[in-house]
Amino acid sequence: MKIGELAKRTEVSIRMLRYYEAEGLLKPTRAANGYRHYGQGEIRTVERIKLLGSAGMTLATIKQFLPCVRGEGPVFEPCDELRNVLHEQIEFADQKAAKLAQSRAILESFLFDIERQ
Amino acid sequence: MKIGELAKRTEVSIRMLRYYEAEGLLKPTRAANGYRHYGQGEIRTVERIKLLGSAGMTLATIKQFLPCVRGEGPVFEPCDELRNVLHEQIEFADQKAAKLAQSRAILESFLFDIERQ
DNA sequence: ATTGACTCTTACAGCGCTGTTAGGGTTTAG
DNA sequence: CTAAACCCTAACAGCGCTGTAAGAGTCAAT
Repeated sequence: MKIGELAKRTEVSIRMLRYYEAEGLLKPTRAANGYRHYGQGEIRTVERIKLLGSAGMTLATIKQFLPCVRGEGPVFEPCDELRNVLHEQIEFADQKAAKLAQSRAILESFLFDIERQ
Repeated sequence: MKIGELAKRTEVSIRMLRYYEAEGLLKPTRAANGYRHYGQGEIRTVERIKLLGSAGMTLATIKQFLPCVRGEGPVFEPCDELRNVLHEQIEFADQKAAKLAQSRAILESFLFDIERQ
């Protein structure tokens, strides 16, 4: 599919799809006319990028482990390091979740203070 | 206390403390020499700002309800709207938490994929 | 063949946050 | 008195993300 369609399906702007590519997260093929061409799998990839990104992960970070799981054949890569990165990121996510919970609690205490009077 | 001390106590850079002020989140008094002067309460305020900020809240957003809870006397302000903002933000935090959880799950699935082989 | 929708590249610009630098005053301790 | 440490303002700069515009080629339908 062409970029416009992928954009519609994933609700990610064309601008950003091209940006993902520039950052090495997508590698669409090119038609003779220069148009980008995406396969079905890219939808899933983009969804994942969206999700990880919405959790505050940077594209550079996402890129680190995306190739390992994009289904590009067996991984002989530095997967020991990848494991580490993943562990790091998971822990990071946990920290973020903790902060978020505290934050939410503060908001609620604010609400409580306001509400009672 | 002066800005340097507040910075040390809260672990927020002097730069950022001044920025908070520029954005209307802090209102230190000024000594005759122009030095900013902070009271004890500011520590707590800054901690809250830190926490809310670390949860992805923008300073402009935080500012919306901070005055209402900074202990600046009774609140006759548009607190109905504040209530709404708070509810919005809480819901927002919940959404973020959900995303974060999904994100974490993805990371773990990646880890799982790598680990088994 | 023309038109409208789509695509391409390049580049500028903005947001929110943060560090750094420049240039200058103030305070404190030796 | 001097030097170190601290404070002030103002401004530039970068990061990561995102929109928008300019200028040009491509495609599909009429």
